[in-house]
Amino acid sequence: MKVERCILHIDVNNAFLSWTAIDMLKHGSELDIRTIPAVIGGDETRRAGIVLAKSQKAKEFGIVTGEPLFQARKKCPSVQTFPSNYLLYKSYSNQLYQLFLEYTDKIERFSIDECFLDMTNHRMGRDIMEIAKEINYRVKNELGFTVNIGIAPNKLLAKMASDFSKPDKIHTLYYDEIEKKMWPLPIKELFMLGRKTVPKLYHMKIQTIGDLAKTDEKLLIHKFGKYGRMIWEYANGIDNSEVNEKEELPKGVGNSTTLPVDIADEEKLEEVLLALTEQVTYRLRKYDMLATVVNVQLKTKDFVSYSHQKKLYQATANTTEIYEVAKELFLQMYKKEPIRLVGVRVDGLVKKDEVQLSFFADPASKKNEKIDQVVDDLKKKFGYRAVTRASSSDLVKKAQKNRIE
DNA sequence: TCTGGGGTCCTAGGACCC
DNA sequence: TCTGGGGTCCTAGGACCC
Repeated sequence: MKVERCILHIDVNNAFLSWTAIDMLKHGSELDIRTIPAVIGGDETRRAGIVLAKSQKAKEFGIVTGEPLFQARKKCPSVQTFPSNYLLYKSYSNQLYQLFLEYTDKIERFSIDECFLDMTNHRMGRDIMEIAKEINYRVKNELGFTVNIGIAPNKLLAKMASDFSKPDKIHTLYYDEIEKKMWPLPIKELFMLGRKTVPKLYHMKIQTIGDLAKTDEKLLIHKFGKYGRMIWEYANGIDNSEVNEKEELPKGVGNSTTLPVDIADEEKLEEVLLALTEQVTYRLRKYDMLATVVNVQLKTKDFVSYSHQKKLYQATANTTEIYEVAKELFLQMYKKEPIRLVGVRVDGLVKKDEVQLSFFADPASKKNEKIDQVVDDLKKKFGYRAVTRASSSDLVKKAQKNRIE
């Protein structure tokens, strides 16, 4: 007989805002920004001014994640904005993970502020609700912020449960609760149903998760393929995926940046491309990995995106080699129009020591590798920005702040 | 003052081979 | 000489997530 699994999904409430708030308090601030209308936002001077996280008070004014800051200010003129701090968030995320390790080693880090815990064989005879309450209490007291916890027999249901009502809440979603707790919800609440599919389902007279659950599975597969099967299963609470505790290697690494102003100057754009390539390859080398695919993305002033990619003959992490390909791709597709965003990413990553080196390796690449290594060492010593070839490109300098790990 | 930046996975079409 | 079907690789784009 199969044992029913016991999964927790734990989600930090207003993570970025909470973490910035307690960091400010720690550094002597009198104000807890969780108690006022406040948001964590991007840099407006760089045209990246959107809401990344909001306080409960800001939410009450109708401010939503992802909207431009000026729009948030229209809703609430007194709203205060604070910059995000990736390194700080990473550190709180790690502290949270360490606390969870006291309960189980079967933990999947789903994002910087979310984890799945498989408690199936780690309950020590205790009631799961009692354990959840203890975790909730300990996070609040030891780390200073609140979490939502969902308890369910699989990951999908646990994730749905943790989302029910916030903040600082624990919800269960067992199979016999699906009909009452999940089916009445509008379809947009279902994990993996986004802004493109929801209108299509409305068109099919499917409005609630329950409607979707009761729709003929075959019809959904016919219309949406594999994805159709998945959303039907999700609506019915079916999810057999395991909590994956292994830290997975990245499959791709990319950096992109919205330019402070639209640029049509080819040379300037190439400068940006080089700066981005340097960041990407630097991160790639830190992983001890090589890339087999290079991808360049452009976004025009009208928000039209397009991209080109190219598979390489030989896997590499070398700045010069990858930049040459990136530049080639850029020149291939650039149509001389004003550009808003430039992105470089590498894909098809392989571990450096698992790669077969070509007999005919270009002797120049050995030399290039040496250069990379010297530059990387300097960066580690004196900070990322101490040494960059694209140093003349102020355009990306600001974007680099706080982002390089 | 319109609308970030980091990812993963899937699909569809063309090239090429047998 | 107008005709096929399967399989793989590559590329472009689009969906979703946080």
